[in-house]
Amino acid sequence: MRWRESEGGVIIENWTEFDAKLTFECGQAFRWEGEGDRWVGTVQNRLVKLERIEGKTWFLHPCSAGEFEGYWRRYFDMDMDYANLIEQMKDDLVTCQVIRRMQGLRVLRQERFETLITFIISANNHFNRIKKITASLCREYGTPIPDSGGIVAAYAFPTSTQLAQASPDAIREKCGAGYRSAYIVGAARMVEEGFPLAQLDELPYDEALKLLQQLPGVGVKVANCILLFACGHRGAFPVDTWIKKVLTQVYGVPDRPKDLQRAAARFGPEAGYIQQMLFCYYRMHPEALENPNS
DNA sequence: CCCCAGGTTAACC
DNA sequence: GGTTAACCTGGG
Repeated sequence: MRWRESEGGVIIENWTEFDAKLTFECGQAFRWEGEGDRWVGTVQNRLVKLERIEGKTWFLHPCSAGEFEGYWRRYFDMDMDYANLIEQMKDDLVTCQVIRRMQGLRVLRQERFETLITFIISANNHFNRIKKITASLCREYGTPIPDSGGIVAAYAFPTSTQLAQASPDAIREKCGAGYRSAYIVGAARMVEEGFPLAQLDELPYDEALKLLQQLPGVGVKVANCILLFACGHRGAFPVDTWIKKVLTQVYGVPDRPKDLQRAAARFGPEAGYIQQMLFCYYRMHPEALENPNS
């Protein structure tokens, strides 16, 4: 991968291991829209576009060289060696097959507060409705983003201050977040009162996991999602309904919470990345659950 | 009408 | 300490 500044943006060349659709629609992010070669994301108080120029060359804009080095490089997880995942799992052919088929799926490093709230919303919910609730939450409580010449009105993700001041009933009515509304406000208030979101990256995994579960609406699964998608804990291993199916039906893991969580060990120090690929692959191809060797 | 969706919680044993 | 319903809401 090489990059250079150009006309208000950054051209990324030879970006191997990047598939926009897999990355933006695998269920880790809820604020990217688009298809094929043109995507628009609302990230960090601004609207950015990511467009494929050709092959493995992409144009990210608006974006300065400083912003690329200081933010986007990390956001897109560009320093991760994805090819090494296959090397690590070389003794497990079934897993290697899935990793190969999910080539280009990148684990994004997103904003901590946004990830906290969107994954509280994700509980017992569908991807499309999570997106819908998130969009209305931004529209109702987020700060408008001035979009130079665009037609779509965009909003920044609400800050903890903005959500802490909201009433759960209003969120329920305006955003359709249901019983999660009270969790959203409760978690935002704890962040306002000093919950150390920013320290989660540096804390040992076990401590960070325990700490996060003090927030309302955050259980083991959601806590692992936050650690994996926002805090750089690559071993964080969210166990959801799909991974449960995969582990029990494909890998023969006993259907008990402890056994399912411990199964992370078989996927190495970057188990979270492999979890995300398994999740995405089997959700796209549920029939493969019946024939693990196909 | 019932069931499920990238779960969490409170109440039980 | 593990197990069991209830839970907003929209779609199949």
